[in-house]
Amino acid sequence: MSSPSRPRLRAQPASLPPSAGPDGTRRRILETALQLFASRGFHDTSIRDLAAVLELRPSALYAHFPSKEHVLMELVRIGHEAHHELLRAALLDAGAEPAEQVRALVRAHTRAHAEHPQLALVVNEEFYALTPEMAAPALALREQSAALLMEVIERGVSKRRFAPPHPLVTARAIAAMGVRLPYWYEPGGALDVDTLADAHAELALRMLGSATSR
Amino acid sequence: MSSPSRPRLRAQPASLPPSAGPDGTRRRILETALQLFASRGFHDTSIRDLAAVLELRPSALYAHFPSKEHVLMELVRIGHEAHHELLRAALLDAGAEPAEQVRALVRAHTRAHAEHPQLALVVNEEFYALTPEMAAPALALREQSAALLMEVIERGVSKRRFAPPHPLVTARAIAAMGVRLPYWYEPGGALDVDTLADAHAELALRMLGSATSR
DNA sequence: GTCTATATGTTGATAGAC
DNA sequence: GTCTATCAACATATAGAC
Repeated sequence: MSSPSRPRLRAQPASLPPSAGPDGTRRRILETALQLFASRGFHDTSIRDLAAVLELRPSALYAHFPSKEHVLMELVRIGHEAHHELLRAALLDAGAEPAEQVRALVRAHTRAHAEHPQLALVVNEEFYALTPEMAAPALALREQSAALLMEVIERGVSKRRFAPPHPLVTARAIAAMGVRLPYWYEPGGALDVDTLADAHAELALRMLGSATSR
Repeated sequence: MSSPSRPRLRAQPASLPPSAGPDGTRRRILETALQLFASRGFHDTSIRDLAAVLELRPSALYAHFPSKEHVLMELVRIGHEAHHELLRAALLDAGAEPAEQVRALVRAHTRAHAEHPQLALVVNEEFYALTPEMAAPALALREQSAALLMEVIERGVSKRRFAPPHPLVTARAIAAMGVRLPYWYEPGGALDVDTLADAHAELALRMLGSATSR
């Protein structure tokens, strides 16, 4: 935390999904690290910064995590698993119609990024600070999540429900809407999460040229 | 450059627009810094790393830039100015029809991100490492570029050419397609830049519910 | 599990010779 | 404009007492 740089995200309490584990010092460390990594970045946040906010000595952190990188790895793991689980659950609820499946996936993707903006930022931007070994499980989940959308799109195309200009480019464009949310969307503002999720779902179906789009 | 982390972008020659200035050591520094900042991030690239690639001693860099942060500031400036100029030029060529204006803006936005992926990454992700004072000019340009698209969209809506579900959300979704490109698009691959730019323009017009979309 | 104290390396930047 | 040499601050992480 050398320089007084611009925070990427305004200071707001960083929320972790329940799957992050029970309350206690370990969870406090993860929540505080999430806040700092999202705001300043992994490499610009020192163990000392983290300890100072937690009102602990730096050495105390090593009773909970073997290294700073392991703290990031845990956040990246939690984020990827929660996201993937939300997508899978949404798809199970969606029925067999391709348009409904896309709507469900996009709504879940958008909700995840809008409701946990810090986690989304850290997962997407600080991911690259991990060694290949530490990033591998998250990378696998990431590819599975992307494949989920791609399969739904390709099924819709083969059933003549969708006619996107380019299926892969369209899939990336759909995913990008959610991934970019933490950079501009303000959770407490005029636009509520549900309206936003609906708008994204509608935009996705329009991109796909969905026959059942309004 | 402490840890052997995953590079964000495969090592490829980092291209800088001609507006970056004449050849010489100063330009070599900028090109090399662009490469390293894009691949490892600003905070994980040391003055020593930069000097080593340039085959210079660290102190030699201070004859060209007063600090590491000034090197980043210059890259951020170059990137924002080149991007904004491309958008302005594209809009001037586009005529008065809203759909053609959107198509021109999106094509230029996409080309800029696809043809200068490292610069796009550094401008978008490492921007936050700058102090507010050093980031201010770039931030102003960024807002002007966003306003350019927003105005074209709102003009199209008032002329009843466009009917987006939510103009601001749609504008952000359109911009996001380009901003996310460096993370997946491979310039030398099967998908050429022109086809990609066309696909993005088509997706943008579909999102807007453009009457003249194919 | 937290503390004090410290080991060991790296950081951005500067002084002054050529 | 580049070099050698160096400074002061900071980094991650560990040892060992309580």
